[in-house]
Amino acid sequence: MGRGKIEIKRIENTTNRQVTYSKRRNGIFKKALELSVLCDAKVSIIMVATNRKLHEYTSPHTTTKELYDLYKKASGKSLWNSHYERMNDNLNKLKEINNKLRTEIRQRMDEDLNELRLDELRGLEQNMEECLKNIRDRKEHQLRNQIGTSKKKTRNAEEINRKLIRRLDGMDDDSQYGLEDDGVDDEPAIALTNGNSHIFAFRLQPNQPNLHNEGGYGFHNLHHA
Amino acid sequence: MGRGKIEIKRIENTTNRQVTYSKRRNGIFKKALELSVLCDAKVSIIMVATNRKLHEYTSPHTTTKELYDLYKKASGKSLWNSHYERMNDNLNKLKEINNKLRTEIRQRMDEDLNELRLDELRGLEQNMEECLKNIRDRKEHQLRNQIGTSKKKTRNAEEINRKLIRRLDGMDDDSQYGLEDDGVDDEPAIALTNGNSHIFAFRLQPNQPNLHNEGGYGFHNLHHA
DNA sequence: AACTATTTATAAGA
DNA sequence: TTCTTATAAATAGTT
Repeated sequence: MGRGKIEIKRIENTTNRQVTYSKRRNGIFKKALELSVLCDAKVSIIMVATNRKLHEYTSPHTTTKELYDLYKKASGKSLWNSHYERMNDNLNKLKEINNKLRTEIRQRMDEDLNELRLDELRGLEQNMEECLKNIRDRKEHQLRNQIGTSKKKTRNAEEINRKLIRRLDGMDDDSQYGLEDDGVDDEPAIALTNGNSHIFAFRLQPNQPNLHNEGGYGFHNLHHA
Repeated sequence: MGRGKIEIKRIENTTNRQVTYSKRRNGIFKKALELSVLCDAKVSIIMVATNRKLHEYTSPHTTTKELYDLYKKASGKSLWNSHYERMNDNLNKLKEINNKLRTEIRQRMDEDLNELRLDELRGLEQNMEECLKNIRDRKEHQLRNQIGTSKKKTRNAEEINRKLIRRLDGMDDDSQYGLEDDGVDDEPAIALTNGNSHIFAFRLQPNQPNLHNEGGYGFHNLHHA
């Protein structure tokens, strides 16, 4: 329909193709509108030309989403089951799992015990006892560890103390700190590294670059290891 | 285009409307095909007429879903994306909650205790002790209940026993069972209902239709209640 | 579902 | 792009 008949095959001339695309697109959209009005139908059209531009037509009182939802329902999921549907499924599964987990926790903490039978209660009691034992074992283990770490630190501090005192003795006769003893007892050593380490910082760094870290944050680091 | 010009408004005659729908639908689908070939474009059309029947056209080498996905991407955000985003957020939140719940459970059951600090261990221990107490309370409560129910049943059985014996005394002098006493003691009464009830079944049923069930299956029932 | 008079869409040109 | 117009195509009403 035009000045001449054309073969229905790809138009090679780009400009020509684009013009035809534009004209025929409008033609189709117009026909879609007429159809929807004449026949009381809903129509949705999506077009993408090679230039990647997307064009859309939706008949009045309708949305593209609405029609595609209808389509999904009609075409029976299977193919469509991507993204959205899968997500929804996932969501529901997670919700279900969540509820089960919550129930389980509640049974261990609250008074949802009413729902349990005697044998279930017995099993739960036993299980809880085991867990409690685990927790206590672990607590004890940690306590031991802490004591061990403490002792180690003490020894370390004592060692440093001794070295420092030796150095102070050797190079500085004007001993303003009054630390004349060997530093063998525990208490002063701990006080020195924890409480007063900043006083020695500038002196220590060249020789003991890691001391500050080890002394101040050691335990914390161990925690994040 | 036809024998006469028509106004673009709903065709009231149903048959006419359906015929026109069919003709014009084909027309649009044909034009869509031509367009897709001529202009190397992708087209997707969905139509729903009032009769709820759905019709679809998709240009060659394309799927409806593909185009709709493109549309979703292009039309970006606004209507549909918010839904998707919200879903995604929900999904992630649920996953997070799920993981926390799992961790919590694991900490109560397994050996994930390594990750906990001493104070946390202390709190957990205390909490577990409380829970354990709850469970034990509940167990005790259930045991009490069961004992109570048992006693009640026993009393009931005794009562029935007594009545039966009284009736047997009154109407049957040829007492082949040698049950002459009042049936006041517990033991014989229980033995009668539990062990020998089938002997009396045909006699009992008219007056005591539930006795067999109560006597024979009562405890079992309670278990499944 | 076919037919066909007529309307409508559009190819090519400006 | 838009308009023009000759011509192809679609289709309303009819059979």
